[in-house]
Amino acid sequence: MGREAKEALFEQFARLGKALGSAKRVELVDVLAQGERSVDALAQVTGVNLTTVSAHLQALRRAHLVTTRREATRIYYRLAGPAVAELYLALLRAAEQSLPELPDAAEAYLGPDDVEEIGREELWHRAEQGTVTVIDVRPAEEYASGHLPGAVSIPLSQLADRLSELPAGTEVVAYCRGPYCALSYAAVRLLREHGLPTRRLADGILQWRAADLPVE
Amino acid sequence: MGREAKEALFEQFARLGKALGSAKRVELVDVLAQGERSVDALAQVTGVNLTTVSAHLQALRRAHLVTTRREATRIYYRLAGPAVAELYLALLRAAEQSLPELPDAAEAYLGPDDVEEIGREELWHRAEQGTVTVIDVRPAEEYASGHLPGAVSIPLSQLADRLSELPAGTEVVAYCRGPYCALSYAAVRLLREHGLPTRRLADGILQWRAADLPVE
DNA sequence: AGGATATTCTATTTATCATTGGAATACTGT
DNA sequence: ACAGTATTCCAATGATAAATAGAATATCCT
Repeated sequence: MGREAKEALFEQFARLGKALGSAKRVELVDVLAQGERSVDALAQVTGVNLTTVSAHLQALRRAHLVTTRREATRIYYRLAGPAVAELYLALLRAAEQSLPELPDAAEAYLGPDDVEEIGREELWHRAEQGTVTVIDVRPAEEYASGHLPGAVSIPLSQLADRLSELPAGTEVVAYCRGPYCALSYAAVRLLREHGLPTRRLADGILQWRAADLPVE
Repeated sequence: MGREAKEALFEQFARLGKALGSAKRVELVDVLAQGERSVDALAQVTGVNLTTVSAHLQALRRAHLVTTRREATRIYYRLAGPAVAELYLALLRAAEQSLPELPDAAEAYLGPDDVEEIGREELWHRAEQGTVTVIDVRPAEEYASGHLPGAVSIPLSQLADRLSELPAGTEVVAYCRGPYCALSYAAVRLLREHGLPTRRLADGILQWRAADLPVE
């Protein structure tokens, strides 16, 4: 019953906690949950110095939360397995349940809470009936690695130029990575300014997957 | 779309990671998942200096993973909510799935892998048929705050003296906190030395609860 | 082979965290 | 009010982590 053996065992679990103990690393996990990505793609999307991103990725790899694959001169990182995505989801849920500071931080990033939402089940039913147009506003790369059935890929950066592709009659639902992804918020605001009735999926592809709904 | 607002948002999630980034704090969460406990009870069970335990509990409280309740001069800590227990379970599962160093660390603490296990469902069925005696070898306090239906409380410390209470004919199953709790390992070894056919529940009360099986 | 590109390693500075003894605080029970 | 008990606060030390510039490595392409 060595105390040091016990400590060593719990230290193993703590390694994962430590790895998730930095905002930048959590952000990296958030992006990697969408699919694998190269180091400089991650540096771009997070706006962090390349060397710093590399250092954080090493930390995640030492904790075995991510693994790598080499392709030519690029190294692609991805989550080590489904349990890691579930750990991340559990982290989000725990924060939502317990952290009183979270709503303010979310509003400061996502903007005022003026965007109407739609739940998974309702969207699922309306999509089956064809009474709604679902758009995926993530970068095309993320759409390619898995998206909602029937969703159209219109990355946020192209949305303003592709308004004509949206049918006038039906309601539009935009979604992106998850509940704290700013892309769909911006998309909804943009479309509403153009007079299109739009809502956003309350959470994103990650939770959709976790709920065992189909993905293409 | 301030980068600093994004950083602040993810910093909120990272707070929970940071809080789980120390072996001692994970151990505290492990114990608290069984029910609320006072500061010095936690210091005793973990064998850590009282001041140090208090400091770690403050850290957990700042992350809102635990809350407190005062009763007379004692302060009782407990997990802030069910999402925290689920976060802890997700941490264990991710470690099991991804961490190659975990099996060795577990064996160093729990002893050689010579203890036969029984799954939740099998135990559930055999308990219904009454062909098995289920003993809860955790401290009586933890038994009191919730235990498997029909289980008898025999804390490990008393087990050697209460062997006569175990019926000779039926198989015995011992369980404790979870898959990494040493109590049931020790219990099984002790009973087997006395010739009683014994197995341990593969995981513990925490996973039993998470699987929505009944608890008394 | 040699230049180009992507990533990691090394080294340094700065900031944050862990541990713990001793003092301070908060509450109880007489 | 006061002595007793449980817990937290304070302060000091040592240890660990973060950020990043510059050098080194690995692979590709011609």
